[in-house]
Amino acid sequence: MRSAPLNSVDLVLCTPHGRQLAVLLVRDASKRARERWSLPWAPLAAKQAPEHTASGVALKASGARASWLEQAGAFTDDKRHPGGAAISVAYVGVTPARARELPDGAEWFPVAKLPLLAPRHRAMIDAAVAQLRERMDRAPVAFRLLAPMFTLSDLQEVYELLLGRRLHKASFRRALQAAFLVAPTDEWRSEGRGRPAQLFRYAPRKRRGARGGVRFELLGG
Amino acid sequence: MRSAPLNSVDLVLCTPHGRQLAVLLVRDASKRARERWSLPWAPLAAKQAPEHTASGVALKASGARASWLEQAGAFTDDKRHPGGAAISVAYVGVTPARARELPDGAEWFPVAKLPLLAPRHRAMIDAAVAQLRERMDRAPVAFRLLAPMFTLSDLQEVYELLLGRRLHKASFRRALQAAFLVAPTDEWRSEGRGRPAQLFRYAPRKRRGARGGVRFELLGG
DNA sequence: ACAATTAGTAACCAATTGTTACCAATGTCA
DNA sequence: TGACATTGGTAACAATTGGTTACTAATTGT
Repeated sequence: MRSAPLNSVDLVLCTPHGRQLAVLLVRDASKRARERWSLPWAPLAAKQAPEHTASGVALKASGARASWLEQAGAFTDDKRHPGGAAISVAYVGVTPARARELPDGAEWFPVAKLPLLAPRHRAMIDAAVAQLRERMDRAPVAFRLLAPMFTLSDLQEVYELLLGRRLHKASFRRALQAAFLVAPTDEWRSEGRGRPAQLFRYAPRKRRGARGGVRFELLGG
Repeated sequence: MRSAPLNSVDLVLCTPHGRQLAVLLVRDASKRARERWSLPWAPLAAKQAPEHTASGVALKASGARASWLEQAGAFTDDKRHPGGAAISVAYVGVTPARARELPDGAEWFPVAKLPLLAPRHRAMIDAAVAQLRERMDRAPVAFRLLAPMFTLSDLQEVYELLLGRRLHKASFRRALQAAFLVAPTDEWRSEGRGRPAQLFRYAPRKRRGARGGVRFELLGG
């Protein structure tokens, strides 16, 4: 019987943490001094769809279902995996910020302040965060980072966090209005100071088929 | 000695073919009646970066280097691989349309008229084409589908092919001008009828840092 | 009551994009 | 040779979108 699995499914689970994006890491008891943290992972089961495995890893490591999950690629190069896997299939997931406690040994780390990790896990996190940023205008990533009910300021904060730059309130809301993505609810939330904010939910409606010309967003290279 | 490799690298190589995108398939001699075509692939070598393997597959199957190559994900589900691989890492590549002959047993197929393929290969092609469309505004995919020198009408045709819709000539060129992505050359090409067109080359210059607000391009779901 | 703070919107102006229309250079065909 | 069909290329105007300023609203703290 082998002790090291051949292939693995590794998960980069993200959540908003203050004004930063945070990643879930688990304490890795089997490791020596240096690398005490790692991404949650599981051996790849041949008989199970890898998304299903990733989904299970998310549940076990964070205590809740991931609200969005997508493959982020295969990592097979020389960078070694903590469990000795040959091929590691990485998944990106998101989950709303919660007050609830995490399972033992798991902790959120802001992406800017990660501890020392196995090189393969570093590469996965970089790829996962990049993929989140690219996917946000195709998939409802931003909405899945929030609870089902949210204020427009919450939503704007998530967009700013993912885009890495500030947005103008009026422009943001005008664009959101035009996109028919959210619906107001009857509820309001008071954060202490300031006027209470109305709560919205994600409720995408119609859609005028992909308008606009080309955007040459390409940098050099 | 095992006859079937455990893991594979599979390549979806694309090129413009008339007004359609075409994919390179190779005749699979080892197969029985039904599935006579497959994507070019190779076993995954543990000691070699998988991109390198993919690059070699492109060279062997098409007779030329791929001008752009990127991983398109890992495919591991129940859909079986022609070579019996457990995990298949798919790569998308592009190459300019050429008059030159293909190596024996290889052929371009328009994506709309594919022959019967292994389910895993169908899934890879779908993912690869989708990825091409998504990447084109981040990576110079469109330019790599063209020869080093091209007319602006050629370029527009590639954009239309990838976007799946017609673009306005004047708007397209104005946007292109503003993006500083191409430089004119001294050469001109005459296609027979009509005024000769000036040839351009891809020469990305400066870049004003990511302007603009948010675009909620999100559909339903 | 009033300052401070956060939510939300109107309205103006600048920039971008869609469109129409035109001129230029070539091959075709009477 | 001289329309004219065909493709390349651009100017200029109209419509739309996006950035910004500035305002009003509703709440807490002093």
